[in-house]
Amino acid sequence: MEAIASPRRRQILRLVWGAERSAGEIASTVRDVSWPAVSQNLRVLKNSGLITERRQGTHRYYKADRQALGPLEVVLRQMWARDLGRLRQLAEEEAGKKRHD
Amino acid sequence: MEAIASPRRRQILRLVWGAERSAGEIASTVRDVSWPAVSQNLRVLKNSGLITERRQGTHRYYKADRQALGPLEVVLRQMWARDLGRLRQLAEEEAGKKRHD
DNA sequence: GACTTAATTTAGAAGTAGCTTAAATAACAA
DNA sequence: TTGTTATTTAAGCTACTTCTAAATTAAGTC
Repeated sequence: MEAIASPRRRQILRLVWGAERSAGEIASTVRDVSWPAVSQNLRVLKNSGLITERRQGTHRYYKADRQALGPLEVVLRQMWARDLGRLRQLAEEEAGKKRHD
Repeated sequence: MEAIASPRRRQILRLVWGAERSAGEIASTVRDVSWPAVSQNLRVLKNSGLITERRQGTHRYYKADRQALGPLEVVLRQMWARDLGRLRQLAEEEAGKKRHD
Protein backbone atom coordinates (compact mmCIF):
# COMPACT_ATOMS: atom_id res chain seq x y z
CA MET A 1 0.00 0.00 0.00
CA GLU A 2 2.69 2.48 0.97
CA ALA A 3 4.21 1.30 -2.32
CA ILE A 4 1.63 3.04 -4.49
CA ALA A 5 1.43 6.09 -2.24
CA SER A 6 4.54 7.49 -3.91
CA PRO A 7 3.92 9.46 -7.12
CA ARG A 8 7.27 8.35 -8.42
CA ARG A 9 6.36 4.71 -8.02
CA ARG A 10 2.97 5.26 -9.60
CA GLN A 11 4.78 6.77 -12.56
CA ILE A 12 7.05 3.76 -12.83
CA LEU A 13 4.15 1.40 -12.39
CA ARG A 14 2.43 3.02 -15.33
CA LEU A 15 5.50 2.47 -17.48
CA VAL A 16 5.62 -1.24 -16.77
CA TRP A 17 1.87 -1.64 -16.89
CA GLY A 18 1.35 -2.73 -20.45
CA ALA A 19 4.71 -4.16 -21.33
CA GLU A 20 7.88 -5.45 -19.78
CA ARG A 21 10.67 -2.84 -19.68
CA SER A 22 14.31 -2.91 -18.68
CA ALA A 23 15.57 -0.84 -15.77
CA GLY A 24 17.48 1.31 -18.24
CA GLU A 25 14.45 2.06 -20.39
CA ILE A 26 12.52 3.05 -17.32
CA ALA A 27 15.32 5.21 -15.94
CA SER A 28 15.82 7.05 -19.21
CA THR A 29 12.09 7.64 -19.53
CA VAL A 30 11.71 9.10 -16.09
CA ARG A 31 14.63 11.47 -16.63
CA ASP A 32 14.14 13.98 -13.77
CA VAL A 33 15.74 11.57 -11.34
CA SER A 34 18.96 9.53 -11.19
CA TRP A 35 19.21 5.86 -12.19
CA PRO A 36 19.90 4.68 -8.65
CA ALA A 37 16.74 6.43 -7.51
CA VAL A 38 14.75 4.49 -10.10
CA SER A 39 16.47 1.28 -9.13
CA GLN A 40 15.56 1.80 -5.50
CA ASN A 41 11.94 2.40 -6.34
CA LEU A 42 11.89 -0.69 -8.50
CA ARG A 43 13.11 -2.67 -5.55
CA VAL A 44 10.38 -1.32 -3.31
CA LEU A 45 7.79 -2.26 -5.91
CA LYS A 46 9.29 -5.71 -6.29
CA ASN A 47 9.43 -6.28 -2.55
CA SER A 48 5.76 -5.42 -2.21
CA GLY A 49 5.09 -7.91 -4.97
CA LEU A 50 3.58 -5.31 -7.29
CA ILE A 51 6.02 -5.94 -10.13
CA THR A 52 7.98 -8.96 -11.30
CA GLU A 53 11.61 -9.10 -12.33
CA ARG A 54 13.14 -11.23 -15.09
CA ARG A 55 16.88 -11.28 -15.66
CA GLN A 56 18.38 -11.89 -19.04
CA GLY A 57 22.05 -11.30 -19.60
CA THR A 58 23.00 -7.95 -18.19
CA HIS A 59 19.44 -6.74 -18.41
CA ARG A 60 16.65 -6.85 -15.89
CA TYR A 61 13.12 -6.58 -17.13
CA TYR A 62 10.26 -5.41 -14.97
CA LYS A 63 6.53 -5.76 -15.43
CA ALA A 64 3.47 -4.89 -13.36
CA ASP A 65 1.92 -7.92 -11.69
CA ARG A 66 -1.67 -7.04 -12.44
CA GLN A 67 -2.94 -10.09 -10.64
CA ALA A 68 -1.26 -8.96 -7.44
CA LEU A 69 -2.43 -5.40 -7.95
CA GLY A 70 -6.04 -6.55 -7.82
CA PRO A 71 -8.42 -3.79 -6.73
CA LEU A 72 -5.59 -1.30 -6.73
CA GLU A 73 -5.85 -1.18 -10.51
CA VAL A 74 -9.03 0.89 -10.35
CA VAL A 75 -7.47 3.29 -7.89
CA LEU A 76 -4.33 3.61 -9.97
CA ARG A 77 -6.19 4.37 -13.17
CA GLN A 78 -8.10 7.05 -11.34
CA MET A 79 -4.92 8.60 -10.05
CA TRP A 80 -3.20 8.49 -13.42
CA ALA A 81 -6.15 10.30 -14.93
CA ARG A 82 -5.97 12.86 -12.18
CA ASP A 83 -2.23 13.30 -12.80
CA LEU A 84 -2.90 13.95 -16.48
CA GLY A 85 -5.54 16.48 -15.52
CA ARG A 86 -3.08 18.28 -13.32
CA LEU A 87 -0.53 18.35 -16.11
CA ARG A 88 -3.02 19.83 -18.54
CA GLN A 89 -4.08 22.38 -15.97
CA LEU A 90 -0.48 23.40 -15.38
CA ALA A 91 0.07 23.75 -19.12
CA GLU A 92 -3.00 25.95 -19.44
CA GLU A 93 -1.95 28.18 -16.59
CA GLU A 94 1.47 28.43 -18.18
CA ALA A 95 -0.08 29.42 -21.51
CA GLY A 96 -2.29 31.94 -19.73
CA LYS A 97 0.69 33.55 -18.07
CA LYS A 98 2.57 33.75 -21.38
CA ARG A 99 -0.36 35.52 -22.99
CA HIS A 100 -0.20 38.21 -20.31
CA ASP A 101 3.56 38.80 -20.54
CA MET B 1 -3.98 8.72 -1.45
CA GLU B 2 -1.13 9.40 0.91
CA ALA B 3 -3.96 9.84 3.39
CA ILE B 4 -4.81 6.15 3.54
CA ALA B 5 -1.20 5.04 3.36
CA SER B 6 -0.86 5.63 7.09
CA PRO B 7 -1.94 2.70 9.30
CA ARG B 8 -2.99 5.15 11.97
CA ARG B 9 -5.33 6.93 9.59
CA ARG B 10 -6.73 3.65 8.33
CA GLN B 11 -7.49 2.77 11.92
CA ILE B 12 -9.29 6.06 12.44
CA LEU B 13 -11.09 5.69 9.16
CA ARG B 14 -12.43 2.35 10.29
CA LEU B 15 -13.77 3.92 13.48
CA VAL B 16 -15.73 6.57 11.62
CA TRP B 17 -16.80 4.22 8.87
CA GLY B 18 -20.18 3.10 10.09
CA ALA B 19 -21.12 5.92 12.40
CA GLU B 20 -20.31 9.48 13.21
CA ARG B 21 -17.97 9.83 16.20
CA SER B 22 -16.64 12.76 18.19
CA ALA B 23 -12.93 13.51 18.24
CA GLY B 24 -12.90 12.53 21.92
CA GLU B 25 -14.48 9.14 21.31
CA ILE B 26 -11.98 8.45 18.60
CA ALA B 27 -9.02 9.57 20.67
CA SER B 28 -10.04 7.48 23.67
CA THR B 29 -10.58 4.44 21.46
CA VAL B 30 -7.20 4.65 19.83
CA ARG B 31 -5.46 5.02 23.16
CA ASP B 32 -1.82 4.29 22.23
CA VAL B 33 -1.38 7.80 20.97
CA SER B 34 -2.03 11.30 22.31
CA TRP B 35 -5.16 13.33 21.53
CA PRO B 36 -3.29 15.92 19.50
CA ALA B 37 -1.90 13.16 17.31
CA VAL B 38 -5.42 11.95 16.62
CA SER B 39 -6.57 15.49 15.97
CA GLN B 40 -3.79 16.01 13.44
CA ASN B 41 -4.64 12.82 11.63
CA LEU B 42 -8.29 13.82 11.55
CA ARG B 43 -7.26 17.03 9.90
CA VAL B 44 -5.26 15.23 7.25
CA LEU B 45 -8.23 13.00 6.52
CA LYS B 46 -10.54 15.99 6.38
CA ASN B 47 -8.22 17.93 4.08
CA SER B 48 -8.11 15.04 1.65
CA GLY B 49 -11.88 15.01 1.73
CA LEU B 50 -12.08 11.47 3.06
CA ILE B 51 -14.08 12.38 6.14
CA THR B 52 -16.61 15.09 6.96
CA GLU B 53 -16.79 17.23 10.06
CA ARG B 54 -19.91 18.43 11.83
CA ARG B 55 -19.66 20.80 14.76
CA GLN B 56 -22.21 20.84 17.53
CA GLY B 57 -21.52 22.81 20.66
CA THR B 58 -18.06 21.98 21.89
CA HIS B 59 -18.10 18.70 20.03
CA ARG B 60 -16.90 17.88 16.55
CA TYR B 61 -18.24 14.80 14.91
CA TYR B 62 -16.44 13.00 12.14
CA LYS B 63 -17.67 10.47 9.63
CA ALA B 64 -16.15 8.70 6.64
CA ASP B 65 -17.28 10.18 3.33
CA ARG B 66 -17.90 6.89 1.59
CA GLN B 67 -18.91 8.63 -1.60
CA ALA B 68 -15.54 10.35 -1.79
CA LEU B 69 -13.73 7.16 -0.85
CA GLY B 70 -15.14 5.47 -3.95
CA PRO B 71 -12.95 2.57 -5.11
CA LEU B 72 -10.73 2.98 -2.10
CA GLU B 73 -13.40 1.23 -0.07
CA VAL B 74 -12.48 -2.15 -1.56
CA VAL B 75 -8.82 -1.58 -0.90
CA LEU B 76 -9.49 -0.46 2.65
CA ARG B 77 -11.63 -3.47 3.50
CA GLN B 78 -8.88 -5.68 2.20
CA MET B 79 -6.31 -3.96 4.35
CA TRP B 80 -8.48 -4.06 7.45
CA ALA B 81 -8.95 -7.78 6.95
CA ARG B 82 -5.22 -8.16 6.56
CA ASP B 83 -4.66 -6.21 9.77
CA LEU B 84 -7.05 -8.53 11.60
CA GLY B 85 -5.26 -11.51 10.13
CA ARG B 86 -1.98 -10.20 11.39
CA LEU B 87 -3.42 -9.73 14.84
CA ARG B 88 -4.76 -13.27 14.91
CA GLN B 89 -1.47 -14.61 13.68
CA LEU B 90 0.41 -12.76 16.39
CA ALA B 91 -2.01 -14.13 18.99
CA GLU B 92 -1.48 -17.66 17.74
CA GLU B 93 2.27 -17.34 17.77
CA GLU B 94 2.00 -15.99 21.27
CA ALA B 95 -0.15 -18.95 22.33
CA GLY B 96 2.30 -21.35 20.70
CA LYS B 97 5.19 -19.84 22.59
CA LYS B 98 3.28 -20.11 25.87
CA ARG B 99 2.65 -23.79 25.26
CA HIS B 100 6.38 -24.42 24.94
CA ASP B 101 7.40 -22.51 28.07
C1' DG C 1 -16.19 37.32 34.89
C1' DA C 2 -14.00 32.72 36.29
C1' DC C 3 -14.15 27.70 35.55
C1' DT C 4 -14.70 23.35 33.04
C1' DT C 5 -14.80 20.51 29.12
C1' DA C 6 -13.72 19.49 24.17
C1' DA C 7 -10.66 19.91 20.83
C1' DT C 8 -7.04 22.18 18.26
C1' DT C 9 -2.71 24.64 17.35
C1' DT C 10 2.15 25.33 18.09
C1' DA C 11 6.89 24.06 18.69
C1' DG C 12 10.09 20.85 18.65
C1' DA C 13 12.19 15.92 18.67
C1' DA C 14 12.78 11.45 16.40
C1' DG C 15 12.32 8.60 12.73
C1' DT C 16 11.83 7.63 7.84
C1' DA C 17 11.58 8.26 2.65
C1' DG C 18 13.56 9.59 -1.42
C1' DC C 19 17.23 11.64 -3.52
C1' DT C 20 22.39 12.20 -4.97
C1' DT C 21 27.16 10.84 -5.83
C1' DA C 22 30.52 7.43 -5.78
C1' DA C 23 31.76 2.73 -5.58
C1' DA C 24 30.67 -2.08 -6.57
C1' DT C 25 28.82 -6.12 -9.03
C1' DA C 26 27.59 -8.90 -13.05
C1' DA C 27 27.47 -10.32 -17.81
C1' DC C 28 29.52 -10.12 -21.87
C1' DA C 29 33.13 -8.79 -25.69
C1' DA C 30 37.82 -7.99 -27.32
C1' DT D 1 42.74 -9.97 -18.71
C1' DT D 2 41.01 -5.59 -19.55
C1' DG D 3 37.29 -2.96 -20.88
C1' DT D 4 32.32 -1.81 -21.55
C1' DT D 5 27.60 -1.69 -20.57
C1' DA D 6 23.62 -2.42 -17.37
C1' DT D 7 22.30 -2.11 -12.98
C1' DT D 8 22.58 -2.14 -8.06
C1' DT D 9 24.58 -1.09 -3.41
C1' DA D 10 26.47 2.14 -0.02
C1' DA D 11 26.78 6.38 2.40
C1' DG D 12 25.14 10.61 3.42
C1' DC D 13 21.92 14.53 3.12
C1' DT D 14 17.45 16.95 3.29
C1' DA D 15 12.73 17.21 3.74
C1' DC D 16 8.72 15.34 5.44
C1' DT D 17 5.82 12.67 8.71
C1' DT D 18 4.26 11.54 13.14
C1' DC D 19 4.54 11.93 17.57
C1' DT D 20 4.62 14.52 22.41
C1' DA D 21 4.04 18.35 25.70
C1' DA D 22 2.49 22.81 26.41
C1' DA D 23 -0.28 26.58 25.13
C1' DT D 24 -4.55 28.12 22.99
C1' DT D 25 -9.27 28.54 21.33
C1' DA D 26 -14.18 27.89 21.77
C1' DA D 27 -18.58 26.70 23.93
C1' DG D 28 -21.10 26.20 27.74
C1' DT D 29 -21.95 26.57 33.07
C1' DC D 30 -21.93 28.77 37.64
